[in-house]
Amino acid sequence: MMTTVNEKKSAPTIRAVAVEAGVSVATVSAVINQTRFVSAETARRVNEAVQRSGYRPNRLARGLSTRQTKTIGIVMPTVLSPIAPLLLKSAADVLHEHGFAVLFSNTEMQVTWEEQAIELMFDSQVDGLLVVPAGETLDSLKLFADAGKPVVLLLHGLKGANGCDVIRSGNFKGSLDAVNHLVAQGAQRIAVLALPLVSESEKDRMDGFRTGILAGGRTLEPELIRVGAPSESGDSEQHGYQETLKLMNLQNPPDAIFAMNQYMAIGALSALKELNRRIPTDVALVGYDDLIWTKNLEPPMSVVAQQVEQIGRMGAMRLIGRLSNSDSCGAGETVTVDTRLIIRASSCRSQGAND
Amino acid sequence: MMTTVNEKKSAPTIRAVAVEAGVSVATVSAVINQTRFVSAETARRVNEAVQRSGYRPNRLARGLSTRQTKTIGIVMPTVLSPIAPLLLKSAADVLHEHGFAVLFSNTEMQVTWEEQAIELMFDSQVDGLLVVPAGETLDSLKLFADAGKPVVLLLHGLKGANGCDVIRSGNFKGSLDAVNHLVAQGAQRIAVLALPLVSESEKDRMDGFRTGILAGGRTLEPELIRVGAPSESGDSEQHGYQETLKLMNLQNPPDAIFAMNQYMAIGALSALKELNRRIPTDVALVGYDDLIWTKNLEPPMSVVAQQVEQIGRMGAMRLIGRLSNSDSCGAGETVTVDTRLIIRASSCRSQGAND
DNA sequence: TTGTACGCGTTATCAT
DNA sequence: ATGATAACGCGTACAA
Repeated sequence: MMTTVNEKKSAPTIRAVAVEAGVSVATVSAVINQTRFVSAETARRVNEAVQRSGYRPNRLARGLSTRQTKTIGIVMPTVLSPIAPLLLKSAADVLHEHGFAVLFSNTEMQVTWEEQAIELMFDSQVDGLLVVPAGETLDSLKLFADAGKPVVLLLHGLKGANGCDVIRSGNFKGSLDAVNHLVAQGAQRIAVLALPLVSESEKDRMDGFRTGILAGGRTLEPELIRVGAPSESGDSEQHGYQETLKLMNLQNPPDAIFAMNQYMAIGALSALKELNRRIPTDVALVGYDDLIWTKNLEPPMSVVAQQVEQIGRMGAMRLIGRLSNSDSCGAGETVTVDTRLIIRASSCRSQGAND
Repeated sequence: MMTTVNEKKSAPTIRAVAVEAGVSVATVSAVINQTRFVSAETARRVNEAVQRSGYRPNRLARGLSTRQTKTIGIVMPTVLSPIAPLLLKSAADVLHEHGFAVLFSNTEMQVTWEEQAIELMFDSQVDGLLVVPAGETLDSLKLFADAGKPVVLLLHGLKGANGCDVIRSGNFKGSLDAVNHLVAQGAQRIAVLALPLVSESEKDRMDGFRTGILAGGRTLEPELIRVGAPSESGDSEQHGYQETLKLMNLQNPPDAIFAMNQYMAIGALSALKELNRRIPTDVALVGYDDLIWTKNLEPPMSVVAQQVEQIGRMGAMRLIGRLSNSDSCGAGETVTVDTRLIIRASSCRSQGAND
């Protein structure tokens, strides 16, 4: 191999390739991007020069010139939640398959950071944005709206972000299904454990619960509805544990518990074990989100499973669609992806269960 | 507010700001980047123009000009592993705090994708790279070496990537600690469950196990060493389950099991429960990686905990250090972050445990 | 079929 | 203290 010795610095540019191949930069560009016809012989010479010099197009320069970077931003409040990694993976996979790079930002629930992260991505000229909103509003999205760049919201909607598409989870129906199932199993007093109802998702879940209770002919009893006080943002599992203890020590304890997130579920499990209450004999249990350990519990736990993977994929595809068809005109649509109720032994009065 | 109406398109450029402020672009740039002295009055006019027009510097253009993008790439084989999210978060947090954007790629174990992802990041002109290698070798890193751009490897080293820093976990000592602990608890026959020893980490863990066994005056018995055959890449938990069943049905079953990863641990737990073996009375158990559910088991499980967060932080800081001091000269250093042995009830012969 | 020259938005090097 | 203007690397009308 007689590779030209590139001692230490400066990558070859398109101009260098053009010189080496004895053609103009336009021709090299044409060969690389298949943007116009080039004679076979010329193309061969160009490709050879590209190989020899190890030339790689500079995406910055290309982006500056074409005004599109083939890069999209993904912003989420925390990658440590049980569903975030799968959401990130599924969206990123689709984007990579379509040749997009992914600019990522974990905003760790800090609203200020969230705004800054989005501004950073705007400044980086991303073609579009995938956001899991942490709050109710997001001013920096206006930058994208003004620039006519598409934004897809995942999981939650946002106040006054009308241009955006939203891919959300059917949380209302998810809770409803869970309650219906418990009712069908003969549960009379169904309790619910929740974190503070700050996000749309959590409110939806609670609404679904309420609706299900009434539809099932049960009554909404305040003592069975345990919502974490917004102040105690400490250990969520601890909260679930404490509340479960209180629940089971009621004069008239529940015969079923619906834990609206993984932390409540873990806390409830600890408390029930400590109290020697059997599941589902003494109390039935349904959790939220199908995590790796739920099916390995004794007994395996029934859960409302969000279709996280599908949500991530759909979000990415939607964004790509907006980008290619350039149909960023139509106002944003909202797509709801249904949850799946996975029934296991923890909620079945009679015998075993599926799965 | 008398904001100039920007109907639909084209963000304001530095030139527009210069015109609006009645100065040259050089002055605007100087004000924005604090790169040279500007009179208070002029600075005021410029800042005002920036505000009014909503000007935001284009990072692409800036990067093209300065030859550094304040962007670094993070590449990992899968974000779905138990430790990946924390690794990503801790590294990304440090980088964001220092004003870097993060280009992310999940390569899903596909070696081809891994190479492509790294090339993509190179083409995007990232200033440096943080990589969790999936295999033994990675050709595309040569691009960074040639360009004099720093690369930091996380968790595993790499054949022939001598220029890179490596932040690795003390897997050898981690296993050793676990075995020593089991020996101290009086375990006589210590079994080990492992996936195929493909990565450096897994080999180190096994070496640590062997060393600990011999140092503890026990003997290495082949029937107690269960390594998953590379072929059966199916359900890892299932493998741990099966092997545990076989182990406990030996004529002379083990009185302690060291599960070298979460899958083996879950499988072992299922099998032991099914066989009605009590932990730790009948058999002591130590797992690997401190996941959210390990301490909520009954009994809580002892584990060798990798300091994942610290590894991520150190990797990011190392990269930033190389970048600022431009001391990319010295050959790569390897830093080993010790694991912590978290002792819980699952491995304690006598009474309870800490934590 | 291919080449020339300008624009993309910044920074940096000269002048002044 | 500030202003022109040449890079930076690429795409692309327009010309040939």
